[in-house]
Amino acid sequence: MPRAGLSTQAVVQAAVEVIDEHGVAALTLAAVAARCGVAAPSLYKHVAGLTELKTLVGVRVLNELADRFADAAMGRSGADAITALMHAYRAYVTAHPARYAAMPVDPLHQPELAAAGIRQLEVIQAALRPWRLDPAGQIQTIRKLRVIAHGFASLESAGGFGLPEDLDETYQQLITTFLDSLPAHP
Amino acid sequence: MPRAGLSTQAVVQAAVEVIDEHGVAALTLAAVAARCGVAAPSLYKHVAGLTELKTLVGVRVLNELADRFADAAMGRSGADAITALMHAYRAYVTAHPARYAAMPVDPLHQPELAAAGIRQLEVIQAALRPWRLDPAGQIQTIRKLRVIAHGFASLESAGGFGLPEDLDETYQQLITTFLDSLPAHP
DNA sequence: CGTGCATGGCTAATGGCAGTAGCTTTTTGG
DNA sequence: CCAAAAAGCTACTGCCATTAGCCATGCACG
Repeated sequence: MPRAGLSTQAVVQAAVEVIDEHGVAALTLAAVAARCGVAAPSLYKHVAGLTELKTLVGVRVLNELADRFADAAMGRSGADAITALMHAYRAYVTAHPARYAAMPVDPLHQPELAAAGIRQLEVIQAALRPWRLDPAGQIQTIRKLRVIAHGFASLESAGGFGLPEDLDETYQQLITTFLDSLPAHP
Repeated sequence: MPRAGLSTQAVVQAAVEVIDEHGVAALTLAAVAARCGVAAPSLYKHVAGLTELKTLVGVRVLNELADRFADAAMGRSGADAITALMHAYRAYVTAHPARYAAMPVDPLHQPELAAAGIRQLEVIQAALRPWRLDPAGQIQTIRKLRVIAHGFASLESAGGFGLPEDLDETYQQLITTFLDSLPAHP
């Protein structure tokens, strides 16, 4: 019996593939084990259980999105940067709709996820810097941005819009509305 | 062995209670049966299986929300009606956070849910009537309203906002921003 | 009043899944 | 070369959904 040469990250990778192919509800240790060519109990050598695996997938997804954010914001500022962030958000979700459903919405409440959540936050904060918002205003603004990006993304990825028609236009209008709601900046 | 006197609606009611108390992930035929004081297989006399039960719960939740919408919109019009709808949406979700997670986001794609989904839609359409939007504009507008209401509600009900502080203010700003994005109306 | 039959409940059994225990083989480090 | 950690495995338990088939209930009608 040769060794499969697994690792925690390899198991997480297999889990993400299962989610991409069959949806987040199909994430099961049995399915991951099958994909890894291993018996289910063997996974416990790399992962504490299904709960931990889900957390690790959450971390992975949060970080992937943070990477996209960082890419999108790079070399831009002001409204341009915000627009790029919003489009990066949507692009990630449309590229991996099922994966998005595995992203925890409350990362700051779980220590294992907090770091990845904060990475996203920092990119957004940086993009908002030109507006010189006071701390309370910054919180409000980030919340509103999240509401719009997450609201649109979760509806789109779940097929919540009746017709796919003109969705680009809808999203663009939302971004514009959000930007218009910000105070003028230098 | 006396009869429990169940019915499909009684089973759905028990399912909703299980969700309210233990979250949507705890919705299991075993839990519903226990709450009904019945063995699990007996539920199949009233419900085709777990999948159908979930659908029926979805219908129930969609209709409850549509009722709240109708109440809120009654006797109001224009921006006042929209504001009332948005607050009714949030009030329902904060009153029953777990139940909201059981509400399907794509009701129009499943025949069993479509009627309940359309009820909601019609109330929103009526509230938007004063703006005399063309059909395309109406679709865009309803989408944006949904994005904001659902985005906020799903984040709030899932604990997605770091601090509960000033959430009323955040939501009010979103409503105002949305209303400002509409063309002036008579 | 009885009786028959649809209804609503039950127990038993199957198959899928997570998770645990304990064994065997591989790999690695000294 | 050998010992021990690491990475597999099989066997087992317990929970859940679902199916099959049995039995009591209670209503509808003679």
